[in-house]
Amino acid sequence: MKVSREKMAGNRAQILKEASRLFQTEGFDAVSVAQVMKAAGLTHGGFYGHFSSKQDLFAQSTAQSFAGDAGPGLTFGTFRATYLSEAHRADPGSGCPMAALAGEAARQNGDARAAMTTGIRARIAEIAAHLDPRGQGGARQAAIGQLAAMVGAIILARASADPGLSTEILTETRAWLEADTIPQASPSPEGPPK
Amino acid sequence: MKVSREKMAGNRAQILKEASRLFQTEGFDAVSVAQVMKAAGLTHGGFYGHFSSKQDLFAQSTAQSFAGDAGPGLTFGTFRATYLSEAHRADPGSGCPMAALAGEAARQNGDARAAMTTGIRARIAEIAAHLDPRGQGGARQAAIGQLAAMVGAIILARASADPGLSTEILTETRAWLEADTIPQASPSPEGPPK
DNA sequence: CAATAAACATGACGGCCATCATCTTACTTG
DNA sequence: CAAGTAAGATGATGGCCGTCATGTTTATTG
Repeated sequence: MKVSREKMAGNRAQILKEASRLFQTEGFDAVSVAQVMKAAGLTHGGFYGHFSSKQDLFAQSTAQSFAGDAGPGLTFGTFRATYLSEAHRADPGSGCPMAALAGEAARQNGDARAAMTTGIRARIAEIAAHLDPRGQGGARQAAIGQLAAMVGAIILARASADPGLSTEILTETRAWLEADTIPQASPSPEGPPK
Repeated sequence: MKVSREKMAGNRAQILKEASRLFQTEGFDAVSVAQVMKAAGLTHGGFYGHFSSKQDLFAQSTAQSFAGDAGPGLTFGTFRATYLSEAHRADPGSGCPMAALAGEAARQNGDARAAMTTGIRARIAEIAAHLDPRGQGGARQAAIGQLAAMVGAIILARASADPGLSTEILTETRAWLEADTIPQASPSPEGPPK
């Protein structure tokens, strides 16, 4: 059954969307090609008409996860609070690709790792642009430190089976990071945590 | 071929050691039972005499990775510098289990996740014991923040394919964290990063 | 030293997966 | 509208994996 060109583009977008969610939720190895296709409302057969391999899908899915709307309107403080929220902790599928996939990406050697690298670089630059450069080591150093702490806190909070400990990691990291940041009224790089 | 009791204990220890290294290097799904047994100098057949399942092995391997010698003799500053080093970045197999496995452990539901939770709690307490409690939010808050940043930085550095960016993440996070810490001459909880 | 038990080796089984071949169907194009 | 083309469905294949059954060898024990 052939399908119209725009339908095919929609199918491809749907595959990428479901792949992004599934990979971020369950990890690369635990997700099968057939599972992604089924989630997209298709069967496994058409997959290799869209992507050359599962690794190719993972690479493009990672790149797309970073490409979320970097909408304005948020200060860095509210972005950070959203990032370090219980909602973000509970929903890796639509959350930050670094928190969900950086561990996996480190073991990939091709395009997926490159996509992750590009995303990391972009996030650092975006955060640095919204921090006060007059700190101890400059805005970029603060951006790297804040990003590392945010990513690490979400990962540790997700790994903690004890809800009390998990929440403590989020709230204490948030308070600790807020004490370091000089308040500043400039828009943040993005809306939902990506 | 039966084996002496101490030889059997040695075999079991070897399986755990190789499993710890392999899981931390390649991840849970990418490592097979037969691969672990081969690395331990055995065949796959005897595995279920030692462990009830692959998940059981993973849980015990995770617990053991945390059980490294918490030897004294290091200040927190030198411990942190060792943690955020290129050597630690290049060798996940013998490094911090949180950096290597927290992402995987979050998806496990049984003993492995519990072992990770216990390890995280212990590390926070150890670091807090060596930090100055007279800070803004107390020693425990600082310990959580510092730990999150260290774990996040190593994970991001490992995921970055660009060596320049990878090194920058390590060195800038280190400098940023050092600026936050009030120097104190108390021994650190451990020797090599765990 | 004989009998027993246990650790590991060998081999098998069922299942799942990535990938590919082929078929069907319907969009596209002249 | 007819011919061609291509998207996706169906089905197959080869391989790997977790787990288990059985065999073999040797430590242990009385």
